[in-house]
Amino acid sequence: MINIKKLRDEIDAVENALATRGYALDKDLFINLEKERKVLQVEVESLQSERKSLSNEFGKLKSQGKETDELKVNIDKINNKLKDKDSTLQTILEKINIFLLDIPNIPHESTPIGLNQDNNVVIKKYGDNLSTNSVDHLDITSNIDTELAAKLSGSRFSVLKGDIAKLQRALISFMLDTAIKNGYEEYYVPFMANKDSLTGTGQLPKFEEDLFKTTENLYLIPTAEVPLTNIHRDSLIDQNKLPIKLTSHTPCFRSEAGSYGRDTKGLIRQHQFEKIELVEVVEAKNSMDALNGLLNNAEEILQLLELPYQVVELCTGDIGFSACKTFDIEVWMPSQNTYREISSCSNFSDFQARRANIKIKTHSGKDLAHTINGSALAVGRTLIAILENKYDGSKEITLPQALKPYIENLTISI
RNA sequence: GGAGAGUUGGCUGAGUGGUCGAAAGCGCCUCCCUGCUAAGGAGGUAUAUGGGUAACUGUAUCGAGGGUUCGAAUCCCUCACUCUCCGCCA
Repeated sequence: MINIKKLRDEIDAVENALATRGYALDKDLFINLEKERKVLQVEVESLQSERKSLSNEFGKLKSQGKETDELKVNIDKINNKLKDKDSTLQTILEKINIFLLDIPNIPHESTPIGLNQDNNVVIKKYGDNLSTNSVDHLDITSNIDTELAAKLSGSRFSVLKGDIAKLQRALISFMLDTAIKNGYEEYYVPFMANKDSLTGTGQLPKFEEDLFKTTENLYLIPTAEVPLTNIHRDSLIDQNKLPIKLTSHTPCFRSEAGSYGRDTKGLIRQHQFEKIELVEVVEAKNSMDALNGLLNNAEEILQLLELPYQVVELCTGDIGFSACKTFDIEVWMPSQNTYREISSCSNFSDFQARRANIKIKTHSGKDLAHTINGSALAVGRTLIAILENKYDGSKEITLPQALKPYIENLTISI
């Protein structure tokens, strides 16, 4: 949620900043709602004040055994007026709240301006041995079985078997251990989250259709960002406890509504996939440095896995709803002859902290925290990147040395 | 699933209809005292939001929502969550 004060004081600046990400702020709507709100709020509050003092008087008269009928008539009058005005005020406030929840974060000044992904900026390329293998992962191995998954569940699921299943397990352990080595504390968290949590991190109310809803109150998490960030929802964190660095491996569930026909083949886009997530809660002044650090931590995984990648600085039109700044890491995917997103590292500034009420206690007061997070990494995509980049036409693949502690044999059969 | 007890400020915890935004303690801040430390003393210290250039001041908030009442932390209803015991169970 953006700061309503900022919206009141600098609405033109906010409008312009949001326009760079393709969001048309309905300025007139807001200004009119605010105008109404102001008048009504003043009326309601002065009526409440009046009632309060008359009620006190009522109590005094009563205790002295004096006549209260006349006073009660007056109070009733006020109460009637109040009831009317207050319900109108509540309606206005609700409209303002809905309006605010719909507004995306304001892009950071360093985020390149541009309306879509064509304006993203590649800022780094790593690894120059770009494989030209054109065989895709489903053809490389029969141990990724999407047809079987279709029988069990439906489209956009997969079954992993044998060495491939082991490889996934090895990757998960490797990534978690790397995160721990980099100072993140490992968590095991629920894979279902409530509405408050999803509102806190920004998935709700706007993106409900992207989520799987299980019961009245629970949704399958689309990323571990949701539980990890919400660990600190509604809390006041001591400044000296910062930075807070958390990691978790979870499955992630996404409905992929609206992506019909995109990446239908293989492991690229699934309803369920494994991911290791890094989350940090930091002070405002440190959040950009923290984002860079987190990005380095994610890159390190790819380097250790000997995978070529590039880092892309997303432009204003391509960053996510809650983010003010995002770097994507894209891994070389030979069969597609292109780089594909394998991690997304974002700074959310105080956007999530305001929604989730995450504050920092400093010696001079309380400040909203900044939250950042990123994948390190999406496991399924990492797995297929290894397969496709290491494939040499034989029935075996030799895994990078970094995985040695995590799997009994670095040469696996496919 | 059954029975019961709870949910109050940064924390612990008092408060069963008005004088309660809320005792007390802890923590924190400022100052005093002491050669340093420890101990001690005085004062301050919730959040959100409105109005106002400001000084200042209004309102709301005691898990959430509704109700009773002139007036609700306090009484009633619904819901969520926590804890205890019983049952069941990986």
